[in-house]
Amino acid sequence: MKTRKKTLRDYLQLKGLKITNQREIILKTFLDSRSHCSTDDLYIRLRKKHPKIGYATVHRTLKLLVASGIAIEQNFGDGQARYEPVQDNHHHDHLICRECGLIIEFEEPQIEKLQHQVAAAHQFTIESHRHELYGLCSRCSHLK
Amino acid sequence: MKTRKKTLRDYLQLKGLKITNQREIILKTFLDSRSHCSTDDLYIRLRKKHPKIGYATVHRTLKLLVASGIAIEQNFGDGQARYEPVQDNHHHDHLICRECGLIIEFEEPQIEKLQHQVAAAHQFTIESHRHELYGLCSRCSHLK
DNA sequence: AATATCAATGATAATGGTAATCAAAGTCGA
DNA sequence: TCGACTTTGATTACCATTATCATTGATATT
Repeated sequence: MKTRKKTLRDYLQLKGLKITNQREIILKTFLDSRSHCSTDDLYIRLRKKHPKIGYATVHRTLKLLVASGIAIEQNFGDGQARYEPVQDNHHHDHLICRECGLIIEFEEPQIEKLQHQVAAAHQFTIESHRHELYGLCSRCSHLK
Repeated sequence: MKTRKKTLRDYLQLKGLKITNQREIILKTFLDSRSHCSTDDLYIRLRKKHPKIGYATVHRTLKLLVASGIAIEQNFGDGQARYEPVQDNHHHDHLICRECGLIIEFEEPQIEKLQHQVAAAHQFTIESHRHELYGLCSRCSHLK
């Protein structure tokens, strides 16, 4: 299986871009971090071992990871983009707790199927979708 | 049936807020506008007949309409909030064309039902949700 | 290995949507 | 009508994101 490091290198080469230490460090740190991290999250984490890497580079590299198909960008309405590694053949959507911020992933093939039926009925070609359920997680709803 | 003007008045009274001309004008103009309008859209529209109303007031009043249950806020990923009147017992989601910006509404009770099953499986209490399908509308996919 | 070319970096400033501030004006109960 | 309190509108502040630009770095060519 092709590593994601290789995927990034191939993408950079294809586009005539350069393989740099920063890009590889950011990729590695991104993959090691918990999912759904924001640019800030990643920047703060990187700063511990690599204080020379600038915020702008982290931001640009995250966009690059999205462009190369390694990551996807999410937005859960708190005003900052979040990124997560793409898992092949493992699409999922999210339950988001408004109280504690907990993010639970879910998969529901039947919903996906119905989505395609809806799109077909409108002669609409789906490129991507987002489906998020907001509310209270089990713990927070008991605390109320 | 209670008009939305009455709904707003009741809400304001309940909260100890004031009924003002601006708020009623903004409500009326909002309801008369095409759906899914942004703060800018509404401000520009208002300026024609009511050039004295400030941007901040439009912004604040839209938030107020959301708080009073008259409108809901949507965000389709273009970096600006959009608002639409709540239609009782008529929840819907959206198909959004990335090319021309067309927004199509859809309803799919089966999806709603499956959502609730997913939430229940995680002991999660749904307060709201968003479900958007992004891609190309019929016209734009033919033009490509 | 040295060089030339072009992209990347990092610090900083610009941008754009949203929200806070505050003096002046308006609302509404007493 | 008066007074307490809210709203308004202009402006500024905020914050995430994006652009700018001089310097540094990567890579192909010699």
